[in-house]
Amino acid sequence: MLQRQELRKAGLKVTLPRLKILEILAGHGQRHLSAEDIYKELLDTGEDIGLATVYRVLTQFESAGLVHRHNFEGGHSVFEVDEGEHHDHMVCVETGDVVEFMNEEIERLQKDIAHKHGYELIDHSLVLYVKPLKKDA
Amino acid sequence: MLQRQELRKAGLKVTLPRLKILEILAGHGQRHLSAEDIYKELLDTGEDIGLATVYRVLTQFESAGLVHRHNFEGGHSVFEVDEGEHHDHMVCVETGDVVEFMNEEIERLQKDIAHKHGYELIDHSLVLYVKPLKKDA
DNA sequence: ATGCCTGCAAAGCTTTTGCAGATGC
DNA sequence: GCATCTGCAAAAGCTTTGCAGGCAT
Repeated sequence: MLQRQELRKAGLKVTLPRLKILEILAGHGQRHLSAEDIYKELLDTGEDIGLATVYRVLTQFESAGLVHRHNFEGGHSVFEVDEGEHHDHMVCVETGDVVEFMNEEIERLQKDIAHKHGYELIDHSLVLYVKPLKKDA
Repeated sequence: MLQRQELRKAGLKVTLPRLKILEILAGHGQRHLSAEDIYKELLDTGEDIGLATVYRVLTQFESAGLVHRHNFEGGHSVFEVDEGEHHDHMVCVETGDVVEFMNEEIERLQKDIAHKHGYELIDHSLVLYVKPLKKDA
């Protein structure tokens, strides 16, 4: 179990709630989950873990750099395991599907633009809101 | 007063709270204000307008396309009058300053990327988090 | 006059926090 | 055994809503 090491490296004790939450985030078809999603999944699995703990653990994971928190439209955050490679997101407004993408040129342009305005780029958030292309009439 | 017409065109009655809020949004040094900011400004001006009304009016303005709502980091929304020209934002994490910018190439690339994934681009949100460039050592 | 607006207060939602007991090392 | 962690419940922060009176037209 590599996840135990990840936790230890982050200075966090290896506990059941943390392992379970990491497991759900890592091994889930949909990679972008809200705290509520994870909480429900835990209940389904028969785990007796409180919603407050889910939030607390996710916040710790975020500080440790294990997960990313995104604020898509909709009033709640979604979390995603950090697997090292940066990417941005596309959210389908009809299905809620989330697609990841990366574009070197956009990345470069962002850095240029920041510099041109006298700033250093620290982070960015790019979300495309899309809907399926109509193939027919 | 062109603002009266804008309100009427939006199907909203011309009322004092709406005019005042539009006025603050339009004629303010800082173009990006939270509901709370606007509320405080109203109090300072001696207007007796409730925070709930500020939120209600801003939401109506948003539906009418008069203002844009942004969700920068920090847990609260900020509002900005829509003056027709699209632009994205750069937020300085040290000073809180907000800089607007527009880059045709990024806009184009976004559309391309959406298409490439079988989607039509409806909207997007791009925020650069930056800090001032150090000129010295 | 009438229907849209507003203020107030109360509720809603996501997220955070305090505390006492439980658990990992 | 001791510090860290968890569950519960309560609180916090932003935003929305219900209702009764007020205002624009």
